[in-house]
Amino acid sequence: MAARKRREPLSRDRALATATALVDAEGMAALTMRRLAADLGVEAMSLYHHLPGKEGLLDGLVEAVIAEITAAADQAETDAAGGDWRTRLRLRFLAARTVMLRHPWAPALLSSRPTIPPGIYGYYEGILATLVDGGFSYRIAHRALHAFGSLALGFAQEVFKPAGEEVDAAEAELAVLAEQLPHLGAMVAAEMHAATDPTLGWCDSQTEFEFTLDLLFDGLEQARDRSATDG
Amino acid sequence: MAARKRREPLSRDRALATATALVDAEGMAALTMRRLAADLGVEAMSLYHHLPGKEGLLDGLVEAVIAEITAAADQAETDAAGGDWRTRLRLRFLAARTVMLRHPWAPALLSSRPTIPPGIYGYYEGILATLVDGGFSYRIAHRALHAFGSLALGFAQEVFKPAGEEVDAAEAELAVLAEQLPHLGAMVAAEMHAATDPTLGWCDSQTEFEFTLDLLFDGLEQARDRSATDG
DNA sequence: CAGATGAGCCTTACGTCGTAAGGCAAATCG
DNA sequence: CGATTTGCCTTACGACGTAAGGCTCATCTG
Repeated sequence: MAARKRREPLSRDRALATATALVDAEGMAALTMRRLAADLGVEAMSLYHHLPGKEGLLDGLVEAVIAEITAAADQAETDAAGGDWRTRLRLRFLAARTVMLRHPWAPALLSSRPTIPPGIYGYYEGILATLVDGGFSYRIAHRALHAFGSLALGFAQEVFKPAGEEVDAAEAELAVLAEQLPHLGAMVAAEMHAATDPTLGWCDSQTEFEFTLDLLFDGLEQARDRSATDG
Repeated sequence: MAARKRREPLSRDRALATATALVDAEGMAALTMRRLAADLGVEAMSLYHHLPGKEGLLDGLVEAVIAEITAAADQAETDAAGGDWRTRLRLRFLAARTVMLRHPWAPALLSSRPTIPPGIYGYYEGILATLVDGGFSYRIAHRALHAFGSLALGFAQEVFKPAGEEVDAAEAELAVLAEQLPHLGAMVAAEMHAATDPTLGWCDSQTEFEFTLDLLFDGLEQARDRSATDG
């Protein structure tokens, strides 16, 4: 560690940076006021001079990832200037996804927050602009935002995602059930080899992510054209 | 309350039923070992004779909702016997949705569980059977399951859902931001009237749910037919 | 019938968490 | 120079989940 006068003074930014590092390394469960303070070389109550409390800390983490996502997505769209709406949105969402892969805790945190982080509006504005530019009415664009759901933020939010070691147990258990569940058994047998690349959660691979994205894009394109001829 | 010999003896089922009632009424945060025990007229530690702990209690709740969903969905599909795969899946998912509307805490609980509830396999088997019957290969059916995500369980899993009172504050805040976010402002203005029926979370209305469902169904139908002619 | 067995519930206690209240020392300002 | 503010610490409280063990019965055994 670098020599320091007395001690680097605490600050909201320094606390958030350390918190992010802690959570990246050890997961959300490790993020405790006392633990974060310890990592900062300070006592727990000192954090309250820079953060309004635990909830405020989580809000700060969320704010930070959203800023990271927005920056990455805006950059991606800038790089693709001139492309059609599909490829621009695609690049946006895939850029967001790379941020999520850096912060595996982010999906759960984002979807557990009781309040909407203000920064999210700016992000959605960019998506909306792309959609409107692509010829979508606000009505369909609105529905598109809902349809994208968490895909817009770069993660598929699989409902169930057993982690690492438990996968084996789950598979064994599934093998037992397979005879009572013929279709599931057959599907797993047919797709087993494809079980590579589990990036974010169970089977939430890049491939599935992009497949769903294209499904939605295709559908939206049709909805747009249909409403154009109808009305 | 009915007269009872001494006291109704505790049991796993009785504990789970009381826990469900408690959570339905006061939300997940109210579900505490001590509180649940109190509702059962018992001390906290007594629960441990029937449940392996807090996690086991949550597992039990999950097991219960999944059973409820499976029953509702199977019933719905039985009622629609003879229909095509789209309407049968639709009815399945909408039946699951009515269960979710009864238990607003279920989406968050389901997606926060660290392990896959075994009961879910039986539910997916039913969906798979419908897809296969509809002419889908296991490959596309697999992707379809991923694409449905939480829709299959009856909820859209909106990323952000401010509750009741906070909506007003959020709208006010959004009005302030609107000038910096022209598209968002315009969209909200255009869609404001449509902000009825917030059933599960923010804007996760029945309409949005079904719109997304049809988007995916359309896309899947194309994917199926395309792969049939290709290969 | 007496005594042993064990199920069902309770009491007490520990370690963890978030955080309220207030103290003390160094930096800043009049 | 003394007064005030700032930044951090100490202590303490009331939640939480749960480990360990005690008490009170119904039931079974001989």
